[in-house]
This record gives sequence, structure tokens and C-alpha cells, in this order.
Amino acid sequence: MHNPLTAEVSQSCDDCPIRHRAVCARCEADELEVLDSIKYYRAYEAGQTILWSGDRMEFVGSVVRGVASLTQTMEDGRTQMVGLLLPSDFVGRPGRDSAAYDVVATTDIVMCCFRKKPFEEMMARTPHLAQRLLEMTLDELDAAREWMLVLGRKTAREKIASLLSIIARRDATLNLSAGAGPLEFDLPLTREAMADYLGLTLETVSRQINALKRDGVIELKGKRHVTVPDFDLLNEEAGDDSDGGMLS
Amino acid sequence: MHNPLTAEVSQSCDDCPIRHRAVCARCEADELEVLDSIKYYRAYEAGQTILWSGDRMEFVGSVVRGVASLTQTMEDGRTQMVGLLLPSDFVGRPGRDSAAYDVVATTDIVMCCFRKKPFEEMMARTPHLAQRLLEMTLDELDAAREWMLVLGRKTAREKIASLLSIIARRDATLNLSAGAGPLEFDLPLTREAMADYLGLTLETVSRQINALKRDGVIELKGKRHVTVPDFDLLNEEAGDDSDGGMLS
DNA sequence: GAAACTCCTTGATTCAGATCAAACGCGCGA
DNA sequence: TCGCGCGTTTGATCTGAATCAAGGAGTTTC
Repeated sequence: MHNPLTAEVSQSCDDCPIRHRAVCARCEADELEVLDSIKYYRAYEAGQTILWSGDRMEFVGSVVRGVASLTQTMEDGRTQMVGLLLPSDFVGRPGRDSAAYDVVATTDIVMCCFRKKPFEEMMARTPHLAQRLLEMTLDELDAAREWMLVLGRKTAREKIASLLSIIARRDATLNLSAGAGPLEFDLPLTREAMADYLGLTLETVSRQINALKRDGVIELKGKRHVTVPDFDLLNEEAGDDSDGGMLS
Repeated sequence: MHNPLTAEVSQSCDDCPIRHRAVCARCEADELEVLDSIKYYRAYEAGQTILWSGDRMEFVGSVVRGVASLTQTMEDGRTQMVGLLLPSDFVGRPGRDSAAYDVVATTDIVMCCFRKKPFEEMMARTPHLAQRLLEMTLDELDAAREWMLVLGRKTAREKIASLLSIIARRDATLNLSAGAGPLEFDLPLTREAMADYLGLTLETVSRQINALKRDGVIELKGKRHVTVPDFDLLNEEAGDDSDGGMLS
């Protein structure tokens, strides 16, 4: 198994390039050592399927760079993206043998992986690791349920605004650009990928994005670079006034 | 705090009326004793809100009898049910202070609760409890993501069939009526509650249920009692052929 | 530098499900 | 027994997003 990025491995928790939150939260020296000894990096190209639903999984890990998605597909080809994996997000199901969804690289991506078996053994020994994973899984559950509201009850325009809001938020916290002022970020998804996430068609996504632009809610430089002049306004469009002040 | 059902408390894991799966999986005598010492029962009437989103939670627990739902509501009143709690389902977020959703009793309901603080203390001491909870949370996450496919990509008819299938399955496993033959169960939800779960209107729910009846996929005795002559057929209607044989 | 991609936009038309509106059935308390 | 309220059904109409169809714009490939 080729390991293209071993050079990036770091022993220090603070500057660990992968930010694997499962560990960093309450790391202890000897645990980190174990984890480093079972960790490796893998790179995938945009479009590659990292894991097929039903596949045996031999690792857990997190996204270092790039974007991946969890996708479900029906026999007739209808697909729904059920999770968006951005840098620092965790992948894997400790205690489960097989993947429940396709994991697809949406952009070129680098993953930091831990071999599953030793990871689980370690988990059985260190209670706070299991607790940390539980917390992370609860976060994911919250995100999934928030998304159920988006899918079930929001209009196309609101869906787009919700997605942009989430990506903007994630991007801002990751880059620590916590100031007020306009937010700016690259859209890591094609119109089709957005449609699959939002339960829409790509045509509708295109129309609504351009409608938001026409209405001054967002600005576009090229098709993939977005500027949000007023984050509160975007959240209002998303029909979601909650925590609008989080970044301002 | 009134405790209407203390009489039902049982020390034995096997016939514990609440089936709190977090414990029963790998129970040990002294753990059970601790758990019993911090457990109490509560009853709620249909329509009562057990917990408001944002409320401080002082317990975790599971449903003994009846049905509850996790609900999210937008400022303008649109609501989406994000979780259906049937008997044996776990409620609560160990490690979290406040509820993320409204928890509403859909029918009269009995909950078995553990006081949160001591439960968490116990969790920190016993690794397999945290691991068990992690597994349960992963199950919930799977369920939520499966539901995202339903909400995002299925037609009204498929949505109804999916819901009926889930309830039928749960009902069958709970009552151990694992034989082949027609399934039969009571619908614990009003048309409106179904609509909130499926991202539809109650009129559409009504129409589609009667359409399924007209087409012989289900039979109705009264408005709330359903018979499914052919479970595979129902799953086909749900657009979900997977594991059709689970019960047959 | 043209062909062949892939991704995105835009327009015309259709249709599933929402909305608006009315009425039915059934249990329940007065 | 009579309303009365709640959940449900059913019908008529409307509409937001899907579908079908065509073209544009930016790449890679040879």
C-alpha cells in the first residue's frame, strides 16, 4: 500500500496536520504514540470512490485536505448525499465491519487513516477515546437531523442558502477568519453534487444560485468562488435565524 | 417528582421491563445495581411535550411503552420530525447539557429514566458502556441517513410505504412475531404526524394511504389498524428492495 | 487549433404535491 | 340526544420544482 504523504506525519498533537479530533481533544503522550504507530496517509483523486457501501472497512480516519461525500443510491439511480466530509471530519464506524454508504472523493483528497483493529483495541482500553467518539457521533447525528429539516421542509432557495451557510461557517472556523466583514470561499461541489445533497436537480440548483446572486445575497467570481456580503442575510434566506451571530 | 410505575422496576436484566439496551448488552451484576439505584419511571400523556429544545436535560433513558417523536420547528411553524422513538429506543445525549430538539409524546408513553449525572459518572468508569452507547448512536445515525434518502429522493407514495415498512418491522421484532404471513399493526401516528415525519402535508398522506389500500398493498381496519398481506410488495413500493427477506 | 470533454446556464413545458375548501364520522361531555 | 371537536377524507385549483431540450464556456487531448 503506497503511502504518499508519510513525510507529513507529526508527533505533536498541536501541529498534527490531520487534526483528528478523536485524539486531540484529551491526548496523552502514550496514547498519541500508539496512534502514530498505526496511522498512515492516503490520497485519492476527485471522483474516486474511497469505499463502496458494503465493503469491508479496514480503517477509520479523518479528512486532511479536500472534500468527500457519503452517498446512498437507489436501484434506479436516484442518489442522495447523506454526509459531507470536510477537513477534520471523521470517517468510519468503530465496531462495524462494513461501510454503510459509498464514500466518494468530491475533490482531490488526503485522508489520515488508522488501522481499524488496533484502533478499536485502544478504544477498549481508554474510556475517554470512546467518549470522545461518542460526542463526535452525536455531533454528526445532530447535523444529519438538521439536514432532515432542510430536506423535508425547505424550499429550493432556502436549501441552497442553508448549504452555502454551512460551507461558509465550516470554512471560516477552519481558517480562523473569525472577523466580521464579507465571507469568501470556494465551492467545493459541482452543481450536481449540490443537487444530490439538497434533494434537487442540478438545473434547479443553478437557477437558485443565480437568483441569490441576482438578489445580492451572494456574489460570484467565476462559477465556484462565492462571496457573502452579509452572513445574517444569507441565514435569513436559509430560513434559519438561529446563531446568526456566531461569526460576527 | 411523582413516580407512577416504581412497582414495575425489576432487578433482573432479562425481564427488565424497559429493555434499556445500553445496559442489557453486556450487563454485570454490580453495574446493574448502580443503574437500578438511579433509575425511575415517568409517564406522559399523548400530546405532552417531554422536553423542549434547549431545555436542560437531567436524565437519559428509554421508551418503555408508547411512541414519542423528536421534532424541529421553524419560526414560521413548518415542522419536521427528525426521529421516531419506539419502545426500547434510547433518549438523551450523554455529555450534552441541553436538548437539541423537542421531544413530544405522540401517544401516552412511559419512559424509564436514569439521572444523568451518575449515569455519566458510571460511563466514565465502564468502557463498554460508552462503547455500547456509541454503537447505538451509530445505529441512530444510520437511521437518520436512511431517512435523508427518503426525504430527499422518494415520491409521496414511496415515503408512505417506507414509513409503514419501518413501523411494521419494528413492531414485528418487538413482538417476536417473526413468522411469514401477513403483518398486522396499529399505526401510532396521526396523518399529521406522518406528514411531519415524511415532509408532506396531511392531505397527501391521506390520499397516498388510501391509494395503497386501493391497490391492495395494504388493508385498513378503521383508520389506524393496518394489515400488510405481502411485506415484500410493500418494500418494493418503498423503492427499497434491500433485506426484504429479513422477516420472511 | 479543432475536437471532445465536463460543467454550467437558460428556456419551454409538465406534473406531483401543496393549498384552499368543504364535508364526513366518530367519540364524548352536557 | 344533541352538538362539538378532532382526525380524516375528498375535490378543485395552483405552483414550485422536475423534466426535456438546447446551447455556452472553460478544460484537456491529440
